[in-house]
Amino acid sequence: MKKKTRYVILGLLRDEAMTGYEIKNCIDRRMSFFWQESYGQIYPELNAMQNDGLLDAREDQQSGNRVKFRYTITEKGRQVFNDWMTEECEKDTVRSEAFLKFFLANDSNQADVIHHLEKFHQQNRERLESYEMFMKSFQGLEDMHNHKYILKMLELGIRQQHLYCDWSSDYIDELKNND
Amino acid sequence: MKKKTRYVILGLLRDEAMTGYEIKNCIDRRMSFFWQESYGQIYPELNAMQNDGLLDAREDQQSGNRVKFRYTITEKGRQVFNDWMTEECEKDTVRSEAFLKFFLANDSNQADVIHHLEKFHQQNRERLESYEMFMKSFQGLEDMHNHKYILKMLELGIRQQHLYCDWSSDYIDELKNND
DNA sequence: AGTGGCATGTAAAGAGTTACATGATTTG
DNA sequence: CAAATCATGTAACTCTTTACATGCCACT
Repeated sequence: MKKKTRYVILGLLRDEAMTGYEIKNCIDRRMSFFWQESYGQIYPELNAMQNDGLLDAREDQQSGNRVKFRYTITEKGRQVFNDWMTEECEKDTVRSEAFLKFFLANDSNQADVIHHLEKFHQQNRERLESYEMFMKSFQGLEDMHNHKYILKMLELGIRQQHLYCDWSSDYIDELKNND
Repeated sequence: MKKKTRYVILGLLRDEAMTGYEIKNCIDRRMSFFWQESYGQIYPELNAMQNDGLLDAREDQQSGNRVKFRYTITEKGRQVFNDWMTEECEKDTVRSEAFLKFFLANDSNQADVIHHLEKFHQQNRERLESYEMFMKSFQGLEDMHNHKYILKMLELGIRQQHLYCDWSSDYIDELKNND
């Protein structure tokens, strides 16, 4: 898959100015079930995008010799984002080591499978809780309409987490009662 | 994520001897919702694994100067696979351009979102059908027990596809009735 | 005779992670 | 005052895809 780093950045900056660090954080906390980016992708890309005229950087001078950059999207940036929105989507890339193990297991691996299922269940419950918290943070806002699209994705994320939690806890029971 | 190519191969060869081409096909058809490998990973890895004593190659001489290799797992290969089964799982890596677009969209992208949702829905219905066919291919076999683990993953895959289909068709209706 | 699927492989390009380096600010 | 978090960046490495090259086999 071609790299999409710039579109994620552009998409987030449409709503509010952010630093590279905040962008990374936002992706990790809110989008982790379908996307990830590392600092090694984000920081060089921010500079390239500024060079291409897609972003403006507001330099927040902190005390000392360190600087902090808060980026704003330009008109050209909005254009590039909207062009990407119109393009066809490439095929997903997914790699889940847990699913791989669940699929390839046989009876000689039962104990390992149970262990991985328990870990899987716990991780998905945590993720579910964090999505539900994020969802609640929208409750009560009057401009719900502006967040319609995020809310819909969040709804899907929550339903997926429920599915994973239900499936794994049933599966654990089955394996444990089978002895 | 460290590359897992050898474990996928080992896992598949535990059940039956296969060619590199068949391995690739099997991953594409049955495991695509949580894993993918390319020929560029599989063929060099098969040679490395043979070198490491994890596989034996049976050379099917075809007429002409072309050969075809059917690989068998060795005892050492089974060991390496079982050791991997016991290890902790690394974090998933997922990238879905469609989800990214759904998440980052706003009203100015509504038409694009509907288009991508329709494509998304269609692709997921096709995938659902292929999983259901794969599932049916197990029905009637007496040794269902041997396929317990695959069946459980297939069940999850099918439920996930149902979720994606339901969610996207509801979403399309919502967006279309909102005008 | 042509198409599509079976079959193996490599080289180069591209994508992505990780470890490291640096230092400020906030919070307990 | 220590620890956590905010903050930016790069270089090296690893992983992965893609395009290309080759040729067989079955079917129409």
